[in-house]
This record gives sequence, structure tokens and C-alpha cells, in this order.
Amino acid sequence: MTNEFSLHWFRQDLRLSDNSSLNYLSQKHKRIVCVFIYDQVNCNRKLGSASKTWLHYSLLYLNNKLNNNLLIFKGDPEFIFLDLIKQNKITEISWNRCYEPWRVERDKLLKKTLRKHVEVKTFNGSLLWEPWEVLKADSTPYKIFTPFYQKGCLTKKPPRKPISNNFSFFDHKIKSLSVTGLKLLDKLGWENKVINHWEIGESFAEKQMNNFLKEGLGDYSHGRNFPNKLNVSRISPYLHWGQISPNTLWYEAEKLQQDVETINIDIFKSELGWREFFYNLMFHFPNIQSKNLQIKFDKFPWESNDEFLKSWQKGLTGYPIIDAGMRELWKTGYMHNRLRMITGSFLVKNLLLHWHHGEKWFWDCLFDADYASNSASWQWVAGTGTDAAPYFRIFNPITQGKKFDPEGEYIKKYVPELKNIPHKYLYTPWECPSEILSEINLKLGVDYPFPIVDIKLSRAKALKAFSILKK
DNA sequence: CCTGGAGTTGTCCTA
DNA sequence: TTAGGACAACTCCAG
Repeated sequence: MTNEFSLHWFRQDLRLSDNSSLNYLSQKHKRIVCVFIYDQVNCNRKLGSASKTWLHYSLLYLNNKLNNNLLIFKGDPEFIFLDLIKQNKITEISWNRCYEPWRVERDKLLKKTLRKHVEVKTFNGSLLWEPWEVLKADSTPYKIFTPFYQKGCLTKKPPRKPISNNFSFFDHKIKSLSVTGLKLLDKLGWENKVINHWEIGESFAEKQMNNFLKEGLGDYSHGRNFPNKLNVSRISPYLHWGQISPNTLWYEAEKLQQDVETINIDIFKSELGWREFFYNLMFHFPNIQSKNLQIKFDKFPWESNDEFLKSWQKGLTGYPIIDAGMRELWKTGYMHNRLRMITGSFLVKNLLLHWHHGEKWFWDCLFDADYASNSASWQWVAGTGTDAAPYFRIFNPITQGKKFDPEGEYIKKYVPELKNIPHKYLYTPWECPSEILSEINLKLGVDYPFPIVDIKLSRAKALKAFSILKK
């Protein structure tokens, strides 16, 4: 009996504080062993490049916190757990729930199998409200954000308060892979440079949160729209991997009620509410990543144009604000929310390319790539979602640039070839007179591209395409 | 069942 | 210069 222990399975809850499963085990058992399994079995969307890199460094950090006691495996969790049970005296296994459709299926079966051998418990470690708890009076899921959040969430019991406790980890002698053994960084490509923009691990999530609460929240409702301001939280990658819990963010923001105007706190909380909404949609509509939620869009005449797609991905569309956004993504593995809308609208409504292309590119490049949020947001941008934007909402990249980057600082930061162009032409470089262009030594079509589509024409074309969906 | 109000993030034109 | 209405029609939601 001396070697008996319980097992916590780390998944997207890579933190020690406010961790429901760990907290449960620590109150019940003296000895806890933690395991991480790199599992892509039956997964319909394997981790993107950015995600794998984030995961690599997250595991290094976590293993270090656990005094190198994190068990690391690769493969099918069922076989791995059954083998562990066979070789050791394991009393109980627990984990925090995930909600991706393939995992929900897998975990259901796994639980059944493991329960033949050990006790198994699962917890909510990543959502403020469970998706099956937020339903309309008729027991069907909400499709519109506002009633979902206002009525479905806010009138329910408030989210669980964060918990903290101390526990020590059992110094086991079980053999497993090392983090590098997972070969998450096998390619040695783009990601390894981009990751330098971030500090990864639980304590850095907390640092990021505190910095945001101090510097960003105060003017959140207004400042969050301006990509050059520091008002957005930039906490999404940490939140995705569970390096911080939404509960902690929710209540830490609420604590500032004396110092910050209520509207800023409420809007920040509602952004967490959007995340809940996306998970709710994913849970109830498991095809959200592949199928248009509005099936009438199945017959929408999307175009096919690899050149356009490449120009968009590389930030070479000829529209400065679009290119700045796409290059921010490429350079930092992150994109400001405002830019996600502008670049998304451009791909779908000006280039008329299928939202799947955008969804895939973001999935591969974003450190915060999240199955629910990414899919649902792309459907929102495309207007194919349940909570569809009106068909006529087509962002104008010139207007949006002037409105949300009025000094052009954001554009110049990521599109430095335009740094000497007179401000008057910063948003429309193709209108810049040739004398000025030669004066500043900028060759349009060489140093910076001409627009790949005409805004007015492409807008009209999109409106026409949308009109076939009528009736 | 019926009814009425509303739907994160916009743009363009007109008076 | 600027503020306000038009821009499809539909579906969702709550009473």
C-alpha cells in the first residue's frame, strides 16, 4: 500500500491554482501524480503550429513546477491509463472537462472503461457555466448572445469562486517521455521566433492579468477597439490552455468595482460571456467547425483564388490596415480583436473566399487558437452563424483604418514600408501622387502592392452574391 | 399559438 | 460638416 497514489490528468488546465480536479484530489489523497498525454487519436483538427509551440513551453514550465514529476506520454489515453493501472496502485483518476466534440465522445467511453478498475471523477475547470445548464425555458440551446448571456447566464447562480490550496506531489519513479520527446518543436520553423513575444506559464498568466487590470481595464469599453492601445487583455492564449481560469478573471475584475467604471468591468465580463457562448454553441452544434450553422449558406457562391488567399495570409493585399493585421498575426502569433474582424470581413466579403480558409489559417498561427472561439467567430464574420451579422455589414478597410488607427501607428508598426508616406495617403497609398512616391522612394507594386481588389466593386459583388440567398 | 421587439463590433447617402 | 435613416428579410426569444 505504500506506493498507492491518485492521478490527475492535465489537459487544458495547465495550472495549479483554482484547479477543481487537483483540489478535489488533494483533499482526499496524500499522494498525487500528474500526467499529460499528447493525444491526437480521432482528433478531427490536430494542433496547429502555434499551439504545439505554446504547449511545448507550457509543459516545460509545468514539469519544472512539479519538480520534474510530470508524467508525459503520447498516444491513446485508454491504453496509457490501463497500463498505468496495471503497473501501479492507483486509487483514483480525475480530470477537468474539455468540450471539443471528439473529446466529449472519447472521455465518455474512457470514463466507462476506467471505472471498471478505479474511481473516476471529472470537474468543470474551464467554464463559468456548463453548456448543458444554460438552456432556454423550452430546454433548447440559445442561439443569440444577448439573451444567452443576460438571461441564460447572469440570472443563474454566479460562477464558482476561485479556490486555492497547497499540495505536494508524490515523487514517483515511473518512467515516461520528456517534454522534448513529444517533438512538438520538431520543425524548427517560424514558431520558434514568434514565441519570443511571449512568456509562457501559469505565473506569466497572472502577471498578464494583473497588468491588464491595472493598465487596460480602466478604459476597456472604449480603448479595446484601438489596436495600438493597451486596453485589451491579451490573456487568450493563457485562458485557452487553462494557465488561468475564467473564474479568476471574472472575480479579479469584479474586485475593482471601486476603482473602475462599471461599464468597463461589465464589458470585460461579457467578453468572457462570449467565450461561454462559443463553447455552448460548440457543445450543442458539434459540426460548428465544418458546417455552416445557417444551411442556406451551403449554396453561397464562394470563389476559389489561391493568389488572393496567399496575399491575404502574407499581408500583401494593398490595404494597409489589413496587411498590418495579418502581419501582426505572422509576427506575434496574436491579432488584436478589431483586426480579426476587419481582416476576416475582407477575406470573406471582399475576396469572397470561404471562411474555412480563414479558420484554418488562424488555427495554425494563433497562440490562442481555440476550436470553439475560432470556429464560431469565423461563422459570425461570414454571417453563416446563428447570431448572424446582417448581410450588409461589410467592413471598409479604409474607413476602419482611419477610425481605429487614427494616427496610423499600428499600420506603421507592422507595415514599415509605409512609414514615410504622408498621413493623407497612409490608408490609400495607391492615391499618392507619383512625385511624392519618388520623393520618399516608395515604388508601388514593388515595395508595397497595389490593392488586389477594388473595395467598391468587391463590395457590390458581395452584396449581389448575398442576394441569391434571399427567400 | 400569436405578437412584437431585437439582433456586439457597419457603411453610405442624403438632407 | 454631420446626424439620421435606409439597407432584406428572417429568426430568435420572451411574454
